[in-house]
Amino acid sequence: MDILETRRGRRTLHPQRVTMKDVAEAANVSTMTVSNVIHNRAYVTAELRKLVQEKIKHLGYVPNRAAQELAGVSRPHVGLLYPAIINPFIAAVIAGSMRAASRLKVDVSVQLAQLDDPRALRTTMSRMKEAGVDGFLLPSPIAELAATAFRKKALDVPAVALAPGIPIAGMASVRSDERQAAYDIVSMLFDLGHRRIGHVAGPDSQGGSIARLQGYSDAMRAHGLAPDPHLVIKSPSFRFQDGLAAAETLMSSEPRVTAIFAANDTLAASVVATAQRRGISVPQDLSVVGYDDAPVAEQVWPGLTTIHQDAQVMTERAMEILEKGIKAWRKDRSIRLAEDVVVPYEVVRRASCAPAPVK
Amino acid sequence: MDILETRRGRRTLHPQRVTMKDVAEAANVSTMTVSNVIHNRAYVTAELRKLVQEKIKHLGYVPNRAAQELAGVSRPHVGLLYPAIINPFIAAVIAGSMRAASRLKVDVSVQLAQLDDPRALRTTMSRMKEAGVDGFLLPSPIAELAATAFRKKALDVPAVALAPGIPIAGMASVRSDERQAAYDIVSMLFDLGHRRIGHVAGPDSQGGSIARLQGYSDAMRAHGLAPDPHLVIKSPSFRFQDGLAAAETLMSSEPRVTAIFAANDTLAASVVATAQRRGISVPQDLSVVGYDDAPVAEQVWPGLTTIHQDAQVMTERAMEILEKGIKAWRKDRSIRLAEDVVVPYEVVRRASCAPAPVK
DNA sequence: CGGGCCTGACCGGTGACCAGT
DNA sequence: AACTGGTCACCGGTCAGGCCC
Repeated sequence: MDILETRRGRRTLHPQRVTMKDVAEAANVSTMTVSNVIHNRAYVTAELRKLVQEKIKHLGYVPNRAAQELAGVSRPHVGLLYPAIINPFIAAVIAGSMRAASRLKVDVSVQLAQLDDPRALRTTMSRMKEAGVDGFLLPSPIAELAATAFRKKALDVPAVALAPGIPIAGMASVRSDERQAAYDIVSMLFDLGHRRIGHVAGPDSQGGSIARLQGYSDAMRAHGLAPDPHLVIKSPSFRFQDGLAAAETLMSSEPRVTAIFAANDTLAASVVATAQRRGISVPQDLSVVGYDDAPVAEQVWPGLTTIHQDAQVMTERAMEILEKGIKAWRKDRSIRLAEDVVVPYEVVRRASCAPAPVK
Repeated sequence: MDILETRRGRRTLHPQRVTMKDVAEAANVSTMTVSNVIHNRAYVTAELRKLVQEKIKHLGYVPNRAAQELAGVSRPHVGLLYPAIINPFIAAVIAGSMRAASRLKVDVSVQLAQLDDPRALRTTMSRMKEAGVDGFLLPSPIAELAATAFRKKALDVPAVALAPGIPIAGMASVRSDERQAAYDIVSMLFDLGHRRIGHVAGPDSQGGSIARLQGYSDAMRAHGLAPDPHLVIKSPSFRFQDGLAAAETLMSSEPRVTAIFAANDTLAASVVATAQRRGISVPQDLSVVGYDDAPVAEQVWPGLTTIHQDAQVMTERAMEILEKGIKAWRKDRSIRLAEDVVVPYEVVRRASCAPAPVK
């Protein structure tokens, strides 16, 4: 009676929620026993265990996270930063994080990051740390920016960089071997007979631009093709509009290139669009390859041959590393993550490549 | 001394976090006064208020959300469901939710939803409710699925449908007038001289397929063009591959269409690809328009004329409605949201349209 | 002595109530 | 009586320690 009175009169805002006490009363045990059952701990007879589990299911009891947290059962809490422009890679990272988080029982706070200012990033991250975040998941290009932001004073919580363009000191990373992938795809063009192969490079600050350029250069050299500065044009961003200008320049150089490797699929789409506008037919006159296997790679005509890397899988791996890292770090604050996980990539062949035209 | 001892010996896992007690001691007041300062409540002298605020800043105190929650200061907690396939619309919804959430001080739980099974959706949503979610944000096509799932037993928490294809009973919604937008874009084709205008419709179950088809039909009729079943092909999904088959069929019908309105940009890209493969030049021989202003609309050649709706803005509006709705609902459980907010759309002109070819 | 279960203090805040001026 | 500010119980769990058989 008394208890009912109390419950009826309480001021809580989630009125009806079933508590552990309710379960305990229903099963005629103490709350502690219920807790022990939930956490599969010893010191509970099989019989009682079963009874309690039944009551839990019957009443629809779900532990109150806030209470658990307060009592000291804290989950890892990771901060995920994302840039204002949501590309398919970032979308996959966000989705992958959510999936991994509920699987691994990890809390995630998602925050928008300014891409232009390292100091603003440092402020954002500090604020998140103060609010309880104890590990960061940093997709490219935020990882690179964080490296700048924490150049002097190292970041003191675990962090994992996702697909960073360069290895970043003091962080773990999950990436594919982009240099090698670029090498492979350029070699494939060589094998089709192409000799004048151009490259639309991405901005140095971003993602795998540097690794992809390196792979291109390595492949050219390995096949005995002299490096030619006219063959490489750097686009100021990975955006379509900027790619158009770069493509225009590259395609005006003489003698004409017969194949172009663009640093991502959006830039490759720019190349295809420019070719079509100029009446150059792809792939008969010009072969084009991209990188990332973004949706646009399938949706343009002809479909783009490209490199596929599975961002969701990479993200889930990263989250696992982070979860372990945070747990370890909580025990020993001097621990620094440094794993470098390399996941496989895959060449996806579509219609945008053909043998080089005979002269 | 005693207190220091206690703090030193405590078992908490977030060792160094500054608590309200620390601030209270530093300012020589009670914790309650600190609380009052934080919440801008009366009964604190300006002098003391300032002192406390200083100490808070100096110590870097941040309230512990778990403790607040437990003590009854509960924020609205919205559940966001998303489909496995992350298209640009969903990506924008997720990003917009995160932004709105931190602005409005709302908690968000993001969960993957199965698209095939209404019962699974109901289970997921129930589980989320048990875990404390008290409002849902349902982007299309999940909103439509939820309508089926809760046909018999109404959903008893506030929910907002984002860009639902059809109005959904018992939910608020934020959408643009898709019928009118489709009407406008088809009329634009008419004004360019097109008379045989085809439509690649999307699946009935999804998003605005029905409204867009309706707008198309209305426009045709309004301009005195007889409805012709050969002019409308339904694609089984909004995916590129399915669109190719639909485009193929539509472009084989005689007499030839001179313009095609596709129900979204991906399908429009399918049309463009099919045209190019068949040697039909766009826009000279065939004008193509899409819907959504997805990234692909810019990235194909020629760029697609399409309808732009700002998913981020729509999401932020939806979140505001939900936040108010949850607060109201907590006071009076009989309240049901029913607002229907219509946001403006915009026709984006790109190169994929031209005057109809003269016969 | 040890397995099985319960009691009491505590996590970090907040609301109700109370005590001075 | 109107302001200020402090005290204490409580939110819903968890851990240490105790009691009993």
